[in-house]
Amino acid sequence: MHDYLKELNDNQREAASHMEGPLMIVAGAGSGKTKVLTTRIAHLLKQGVDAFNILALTFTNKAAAEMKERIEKILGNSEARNLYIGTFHSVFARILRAEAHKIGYPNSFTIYDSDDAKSLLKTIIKDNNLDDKLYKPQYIYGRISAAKNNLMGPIEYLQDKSIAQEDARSGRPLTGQLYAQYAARCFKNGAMDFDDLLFKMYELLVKHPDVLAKYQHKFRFVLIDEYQDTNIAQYQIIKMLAAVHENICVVGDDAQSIYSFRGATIENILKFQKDYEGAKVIKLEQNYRSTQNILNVANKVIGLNKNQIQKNLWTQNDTGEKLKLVRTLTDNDEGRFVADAIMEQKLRYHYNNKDFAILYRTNAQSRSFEESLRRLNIPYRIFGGLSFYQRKEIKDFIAYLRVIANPQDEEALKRIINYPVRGIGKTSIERIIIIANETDKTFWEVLQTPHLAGLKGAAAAAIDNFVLMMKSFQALMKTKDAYEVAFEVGKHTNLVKELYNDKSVEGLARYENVQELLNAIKEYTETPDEEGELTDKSLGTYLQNITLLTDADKDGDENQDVVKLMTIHAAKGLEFPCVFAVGLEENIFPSAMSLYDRDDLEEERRLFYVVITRAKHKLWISFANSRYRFGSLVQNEPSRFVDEVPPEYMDKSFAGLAGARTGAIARNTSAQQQQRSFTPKEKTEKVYVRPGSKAEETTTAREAAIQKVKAQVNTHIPSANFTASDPEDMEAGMKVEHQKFGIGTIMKMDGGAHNRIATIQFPNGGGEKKIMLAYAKLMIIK
DNA sequence: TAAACTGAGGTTTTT
DNA sequence: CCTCAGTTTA
Repeated sequence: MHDYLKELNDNQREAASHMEGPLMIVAGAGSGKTKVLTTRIAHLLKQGVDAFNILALTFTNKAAAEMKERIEKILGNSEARNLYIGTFHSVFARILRAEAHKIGYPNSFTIYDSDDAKSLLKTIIKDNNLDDKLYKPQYIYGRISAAKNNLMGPIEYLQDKSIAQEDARSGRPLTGQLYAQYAARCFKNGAMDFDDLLFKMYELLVKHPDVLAKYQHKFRFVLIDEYQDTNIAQYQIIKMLAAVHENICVVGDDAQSIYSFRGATIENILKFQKDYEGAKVIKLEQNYRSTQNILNVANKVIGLNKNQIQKNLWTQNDTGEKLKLVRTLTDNDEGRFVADAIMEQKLRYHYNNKDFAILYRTNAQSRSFEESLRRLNIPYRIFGGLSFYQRKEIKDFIAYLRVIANPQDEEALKRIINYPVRGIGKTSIERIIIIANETDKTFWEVLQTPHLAGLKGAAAAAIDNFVLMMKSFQALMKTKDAYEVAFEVGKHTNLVKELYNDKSVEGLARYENVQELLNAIKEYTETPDEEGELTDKSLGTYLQNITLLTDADKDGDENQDVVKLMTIHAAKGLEFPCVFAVGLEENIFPSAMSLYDRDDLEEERRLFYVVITRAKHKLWISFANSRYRFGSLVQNEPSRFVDEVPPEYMDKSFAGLAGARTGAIARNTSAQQQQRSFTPKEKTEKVYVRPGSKAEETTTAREAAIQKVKAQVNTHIPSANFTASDPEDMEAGMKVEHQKFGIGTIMKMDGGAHNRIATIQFPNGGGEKKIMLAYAKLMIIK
């Protein structure tokens, strides 16, 4: 093995070879931060530190996986698998799982994602007869989340005068009550939300000194990545864990702090030296990533912020090209420009698709780029947005698994108790809820004895059957792994069958997704675990893992040759040869929410700094005069950040006034005509990959096919001479036209004289449909 | 009971 | 513009 320390510059080497004592590394963008961190861990291992005694916390699973991989590469062995390395949330979830009973939770507690949390809040708000227009679940969730991130439980929240005032002033004086009920309900359900993973971890360590001592001694060395993005809860936990050995190493860059909306506070990095007296501070200021032009712009921009640690980021790289400023008329033109530019760059400079990233402020901006890339057959992939696990059919299936692992989970239970329909109706469920509340039992407990809830006959029998089935799954879980349980669930609940029988386009996609889920579970159970402890493949562990997975973490196949689309937040820590920073307009970037507060605005500027420093060679900055928002055209001024780029580093030849013959604008009309006549190409092998669909070719091709069909559904235009025919005349075998579904063939007829139902196969309109002839208008085609 | 219709509301950013 | 929840509808 070569000498890994030789590859570092002086400062990097000093940081990487530091052994005992607190250390803060202030690492500018592109200064080799990850390299230092991984080298340091490798070095510690080389020096004889046991991997089991090292804790490394990151913000994304991806970052954790990458670090692990790089450490293994340096070491040339697989010792890295024993490191405790992962996101704050996943590492704490693991510890909480092991210690759950100490704080009254089942060890297979459920993790609620924000959708789960919000829907629970919604029911609580309704239970309290409050107006959910005022008490918006989203808003309440935000308040609760902020409280937890500041380590404030319901009791403290209710006692806090200034918070009470705030809530009163906003017209929501009962927020604290809702928080208390929400917390109680989560506890009863055996569930923790994302913030609880931090909050409960803190509680665990505070209330159980023995547990604290155990982990303090276990983790002799603690390393924290992206320290500028830690919040109060994370800060306190780290502080406690590192208190004995004080071998704490934090890496961060105040200029890249962009998560204050999640409770992150830049204070943590600023006060590190006060927290740990005699802490060593090393600055990494040489940038290895970007050209001089890009870096100059970045430095100038960030220099406009008031709050910051002084740094002087420099590089030995080439001067490089100037930034290109692009102005277009509309958001669609912006999309077209970018796709064209990518095409041109590929042809002229032999770039690959994967060398390009399109980075935007909000997820909703992706649409125009998707369309334009698709039109040019440029493969792309969107990171973020709706994840696979947020799809309805997946949530349904997972709800079964959740109930099996944790029958206390009332939310999941309510979701599946009558899906697929099994004759447990609304009234029965309401009864059970009332009894559960009265007797202070869980929903599941009441289900055991339906007759005590006043249910009898068919309803009680249906419940008995359901309970029996779920119990058999639970028994299965004791001996079988996650996949085997899931397989049985799919088989016995008719879930899969139901979707299989649904031959509509959407049904087909849903069926595919569930198959995909089963495959994923199988893959999970078959992959050898990397963690040191808790290496079980049980359902409980599986469920906790997937809830913490983000879309960006999946398919970490870096080498997929696709253009990448994501938010700037999601791009942090990544780099790309060519970057398009798009949508540089007031109200978008900076966001409309941040225009009236200095700190918020500075955070937006840091975000601008982040996007600039993602680029290695080339950077485009674009904005549109007007764009569609909620269906109507809105005009935005160019972003103030555009003016902050020094003109000498910027090429404005694409930013001519409207009407100038810049590429994008001149092409405007003809491109629109193309759009109208555009039909998807037949051979869509590996063209574009939508998020969550899993990047498999088959799925992709299928999605393309589905979209094609969908397009036809939406575009079917009724014949000019369309007149509804008399249902009496219709019989099986006839061809008929439907105004929306197009032409189809009647497969069979059912129903009585006045209630005739035709089963019709629409080849282009979404497969088989049952249509009641008394209501639908159909025309017989001769 | 399920499909079809209606209106409202939604866009920061993420574990 | 699009999605979702809630309501209508025969």
